Amino acid sequence: VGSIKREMTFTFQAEDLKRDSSKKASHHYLFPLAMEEDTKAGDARKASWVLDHEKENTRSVCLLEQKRKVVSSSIDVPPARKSPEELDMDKVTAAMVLTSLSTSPLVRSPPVRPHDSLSGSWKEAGCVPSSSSSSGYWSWSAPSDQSNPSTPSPPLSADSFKPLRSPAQPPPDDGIDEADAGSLLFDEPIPRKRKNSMKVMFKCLWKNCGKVLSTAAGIQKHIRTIHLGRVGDSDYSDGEEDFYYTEIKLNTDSVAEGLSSLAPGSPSQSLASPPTFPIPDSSRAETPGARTDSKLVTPLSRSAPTTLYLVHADHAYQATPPVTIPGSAKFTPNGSSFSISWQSPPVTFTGLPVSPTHHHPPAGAGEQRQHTHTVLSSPPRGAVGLRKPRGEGKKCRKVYGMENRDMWCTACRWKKACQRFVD
DNA sequence: GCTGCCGGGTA
DNA sequence: TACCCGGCAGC
Ligand SMILES: [Zn+2]
Repeated sequence: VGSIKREMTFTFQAEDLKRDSSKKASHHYLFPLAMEEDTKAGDARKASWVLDHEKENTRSVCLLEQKRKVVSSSIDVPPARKSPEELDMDKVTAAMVLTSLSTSPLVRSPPVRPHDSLSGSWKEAGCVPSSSSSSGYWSWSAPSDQSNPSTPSPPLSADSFKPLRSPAQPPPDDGIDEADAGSLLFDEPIPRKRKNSMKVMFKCLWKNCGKVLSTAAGIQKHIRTIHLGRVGDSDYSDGEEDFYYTEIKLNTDSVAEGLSSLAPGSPSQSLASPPTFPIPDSSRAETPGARTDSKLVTPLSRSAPTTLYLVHADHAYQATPPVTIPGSAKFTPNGSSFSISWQSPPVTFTGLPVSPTHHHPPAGAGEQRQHTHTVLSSPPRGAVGLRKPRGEGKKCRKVYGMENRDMWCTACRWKKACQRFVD
């Protein structure tokens, strides 16, 4: 926090932003690779940082991306000029806006760009999780962790489901607009592959300084003002300061760990979410949530599913075409058969109004019944008192009557659980 | 007694 | 696998 504060001080005490950021941005990252190699070879202090080759590559690409982003953002800079006072206010406003936005998933939305380049900092928000935005960043990037770690894009967007479709092709249209998807795909292939436990800081390489800031802009400003003595023109960057700082990676596993430990265990995440992702949990059994589930409720998850499948097999005829699923078609994230499956389990399972999370405690009678059934297999009807409480609605028999028996659903005709009028 | 449907039987 | 039905239990 301290470093951020300081950095923001540096950023916003700057005399002016009259020199537009496009100029600064345009040659701000002219030598990312050169600087990289330079600092790597030259500075012995760097040995203290754990930097393997791969990370270095990632970093370079990341820097390149920053550059590209900044350059592109400079194109969007509105041409309007303002008085210095207005600009000062703008800076403050921009700071607040950016601070708030940097914690939201929409941080990459286009309208932010001009301010982004205007303030000169936070531009790495899309590429590097800055410490100040960590909470927001982690919080919404965690759900998409199953499919791809550290996707810096909204959680439920197409990105999360991309692995489900053919990986070679970009999704045609998944609800986010085409251009955005394209820019996502094109702009950030590397960061999404990176482990999201890495946080990038920028360390001043000036002799006896070693100051560490969380943003490139901050460290540049630091170098410019402190070491290069460019006080009056603090915002102007000729790229020289690039040679005096380096990027370091900190492992913020603690954050990710906390989240990951929270995610599988918390009922709201892994247990209550099945309505949204019923299939991925069972089909993609390697998701951490599912695995933890099976680990936590071993007796149930080991027994119940088998029973479920037995029941299901027994009632396989219930999957007749004219099934009407009341009010379910809402959650078909990418057109797969999600909606059907989350209605079906309660039906084939017990016929109870059981919530789709079949190991949720309130699932009561049916659940227990399944349980006792499998555990005490010898007494066929051991727990008689635990019979399920009979469905509420009228079924085919009552609706059509005995005389219209041919209009019943097959299940009803066979005296099985009705599948047309599901409770 | 009607109804829903589980468990089990038959072809 | 498709179909049927005895019988239990909720209403
Ligand atoms: Zn029916």
